[in-house]
Amino acid sequence: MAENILVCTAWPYANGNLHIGHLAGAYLPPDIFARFHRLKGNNVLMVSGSDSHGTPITLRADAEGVSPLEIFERFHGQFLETYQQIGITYDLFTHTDTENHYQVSQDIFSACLENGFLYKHTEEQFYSETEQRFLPDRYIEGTCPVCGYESARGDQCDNCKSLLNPTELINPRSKNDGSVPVLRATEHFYLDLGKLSDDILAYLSQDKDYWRSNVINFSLQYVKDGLRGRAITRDIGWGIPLPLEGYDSKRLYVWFEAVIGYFSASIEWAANHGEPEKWKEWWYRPEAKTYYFIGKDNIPFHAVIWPAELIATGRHLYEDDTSKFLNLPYDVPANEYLNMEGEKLSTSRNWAIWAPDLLERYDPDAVRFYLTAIAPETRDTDFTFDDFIRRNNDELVAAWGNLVNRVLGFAYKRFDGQVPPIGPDGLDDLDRQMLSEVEAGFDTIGDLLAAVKLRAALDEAMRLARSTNGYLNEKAPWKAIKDDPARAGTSIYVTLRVIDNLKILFSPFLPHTSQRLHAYLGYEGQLFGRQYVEDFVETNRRHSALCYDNSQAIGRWQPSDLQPGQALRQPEPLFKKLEPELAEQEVARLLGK
RNA sequence: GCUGAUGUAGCUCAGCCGGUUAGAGCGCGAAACUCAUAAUUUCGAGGUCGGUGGUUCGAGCCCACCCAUCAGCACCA
Repeated sequence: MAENILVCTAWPYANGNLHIGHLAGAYLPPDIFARFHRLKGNNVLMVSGSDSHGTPITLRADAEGVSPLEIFERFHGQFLETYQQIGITYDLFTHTDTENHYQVSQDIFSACLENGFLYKHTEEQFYSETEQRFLPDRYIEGTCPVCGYESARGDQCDNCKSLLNPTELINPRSKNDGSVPVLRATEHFYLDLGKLSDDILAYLSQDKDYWRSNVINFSLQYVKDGLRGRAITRDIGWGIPLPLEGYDSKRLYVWFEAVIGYFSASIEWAANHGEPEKWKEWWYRPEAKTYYFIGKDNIPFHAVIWPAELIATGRHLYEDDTSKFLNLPYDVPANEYLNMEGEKLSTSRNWAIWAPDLLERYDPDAVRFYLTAIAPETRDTDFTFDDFIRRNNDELVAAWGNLVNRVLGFAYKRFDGQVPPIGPDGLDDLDRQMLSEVEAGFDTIGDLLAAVKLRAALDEAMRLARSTNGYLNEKAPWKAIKDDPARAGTSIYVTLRVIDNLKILFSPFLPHTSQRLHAYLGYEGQLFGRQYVEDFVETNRRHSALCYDNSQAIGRWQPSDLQPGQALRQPEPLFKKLEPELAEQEVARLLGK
């Protein structure tokens, strides 16, 4: 009955803080999705981790004169902090510098090799004799062959924007010390994507109607344009060694190894919980559904290359029964980009709102609400502080927050702090209609959430809140209480029960305030589970990871059964109004720094 | 440059396989109400659906070209 849902999210590069684009595009949506499925009683496993090996990390490490390890540990720790603040409930958020991940990645490499999907190829690359290492393209400078600009990078000329090969540069030199690099032959392993092309095309052509059109179209086009082998090793020191003799100076290239993290993190999670085979419920049961939440820049890696890697491993790794196959991605609900104040986010230009910064000044649910309302599900969208404050005040506070506040306040003051009973006349048509309308939300909103249409789901919940405000105005219990208190009590009972339903319907989006409402309504217990950071010790390494314990969670995706007489708690407003002047201050802060 | 996407009311966006007077939220105007964080509810005004041309009995939705914005084509994943 219960479904197995694997929720994967992009592995953030641990080379800088998270910004709102990361949250809106890749981290908040899966959390909403995961919370919903947990409320439904499904078996959710949500995993990800910090990508500790990418080029940007070594770049930053070189720039700061520290080790890559130091860089990624700093930001990994920051990620754990941010995810706890905003409430991204990973069952495991680990990183890629663990013994477990090394082992799994090497095993997949070996399996691909044994199955004949890797080949070796030698090419010439620039080598620095002074530094005794091969240089990445962007470490090489020279004169642009197109426009004559003297400081063109090896991959692109910043002056004329031409895309270049470093060997095309006139007078190439190392960016680090100005020395002249020499061409030297180097041998690398390639993943034979051409050989896998037919299988990938078959996978992408089968039952993908429910995929977002931009994702499936892009992926199909990507494959149809022709797949060529991609190098999966590099001449660097920071990364995962090859499981072969004689390749000590080479590492697995990060794009090959990072996506394996979904798989290795699932295995780590199972081991951490003392059930080392448990991960197979998501990876080997054909009916399990695996979702990958990513930004659009990552589509080829998740819809094409990761399936290719899984197919190339033979698809029955760590499993004796060779009739079983590792599940290929069920859905890749990639998001477009979130821009800010009309301009694309840019880390290098410091044009971004950093998550830790934002969460320092605003409540997590206000941020969650706005980022969901403008989630770039089908196209690029724009974050503005003006709009953030407006939607917070005119939508979240005005419609939902105010509804809760007016009815809880009225009930608390006028009905002795208790849920009033249904009057002797019972429920009338309007009462029943109101209740059935909101109860139907479990289906309509549930269907939208299951289809990863989060914005539409939130809109529908807001519509129900507005409808409830209309019901309350129609019933006007503040009038009725003067001449027919029992009827006023009935209306308040109905409204309390409606917001008890809305509490659950909103909870995947607004978990913190739903929890508070839960308490105001007089309930005990936690709707959701507990987040915590734990240190894990392997044979020679240790790492800290974010974990989640859902065992005490009592939230259920089902209609309220609120009982008359239940004692309420003194309510407080769920949300704060924000001063419109804040928008100018925030923009000034952005421009000033 | 090549490939792909997007351009719908003041703002942010929905519009499934082409079919009667193009929708929502917010904003704006009017009214009702006063329990509530001057919040709520109802009603209303607002758009030649980027431009030009075409296919069709009929196009926001199909085709061609143009304009604008964006993305991919990188040793960035």
